[in-house]
Amino acid sequence: MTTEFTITTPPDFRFLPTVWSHGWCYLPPFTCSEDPLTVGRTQKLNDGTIIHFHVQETQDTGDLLVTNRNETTLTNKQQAEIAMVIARCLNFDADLSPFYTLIETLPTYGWITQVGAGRILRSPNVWEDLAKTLLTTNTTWAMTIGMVKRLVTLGEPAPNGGHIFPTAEQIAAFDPDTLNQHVRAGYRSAYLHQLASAIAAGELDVEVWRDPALPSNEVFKALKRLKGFGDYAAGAMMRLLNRFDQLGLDSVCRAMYAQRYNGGEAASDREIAAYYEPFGRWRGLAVWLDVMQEDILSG
DNA sequence: TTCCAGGGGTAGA
DNA sequence: TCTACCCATGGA
Repeated sequence: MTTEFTITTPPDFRFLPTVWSHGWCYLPPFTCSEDPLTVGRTQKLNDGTIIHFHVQETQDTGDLLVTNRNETTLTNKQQAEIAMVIARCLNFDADLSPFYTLIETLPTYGWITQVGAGRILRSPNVWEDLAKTLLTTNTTWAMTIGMVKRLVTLGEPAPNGGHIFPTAEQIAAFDPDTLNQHVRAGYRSAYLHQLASAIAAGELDVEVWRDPALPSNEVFKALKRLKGFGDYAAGAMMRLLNRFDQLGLDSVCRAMYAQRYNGGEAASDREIAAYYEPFGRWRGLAVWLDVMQEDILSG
């Protein structure tokens, strides 16, 4: 049995650049396929139902079509909850208008406004984004995918295969060595276990970091206090929290800057920071869109 | 064996 | 706050 329903998107929302804003769509419990571009996700609803839904853009209106194949038809309440999850993942709430106004004065960045880039795909909860970000540190993207896939097998299974993302409580319940045997995250496993334990014990409230009323410098400091989160990982997490005043430089950013802005020569982080200074509190978004430009435009 | 990846931690200045 | 140095894993 198939349930279909549509979601109205914000006027400045664009599906493709949001889905391809970074590699998150390739990390389970997200799924991603092309022609037509479709993002899926395995998710547990508040009533305990575990489903896998798909989202794609409607041709005419730019709204989103949500599809779920299940044994029973989704109730209105379930559909409303899924719509909220999608709105959160696709970052409907982001207000990018000040950023778009800023880059109007910068000719080479006109593509961003033209395609409506700037929203970044994220997980429904901060814990999942933290865990995934930790697994991007000091490793290749291919290995990140492998680690996340193995981590997700520890989550509750879905009826049609796949798993939901494991809760912090589930991860905390492992002893660190056993966790590492499953995830094969090496030294990161201890950091992951420590993070999960702090959240599960109620010592750490990471969801509050989404609150715009909380100053970004305080959020960044809190992120940096987490084991395994240095300037890169904390800065990358800031982007996922719609906070862009940190650059979050990694080897991909540095390679992009060298190739595009420095004649192929490596530049110091200080030089890179100086280049992005005119973007002010949007600098973290500017550097990341520079990295993703080709992927987004070729999509 | 060596190097590297979407680096991080720590000591010392 | 900044730098130098050492640390970790797994794959090529």
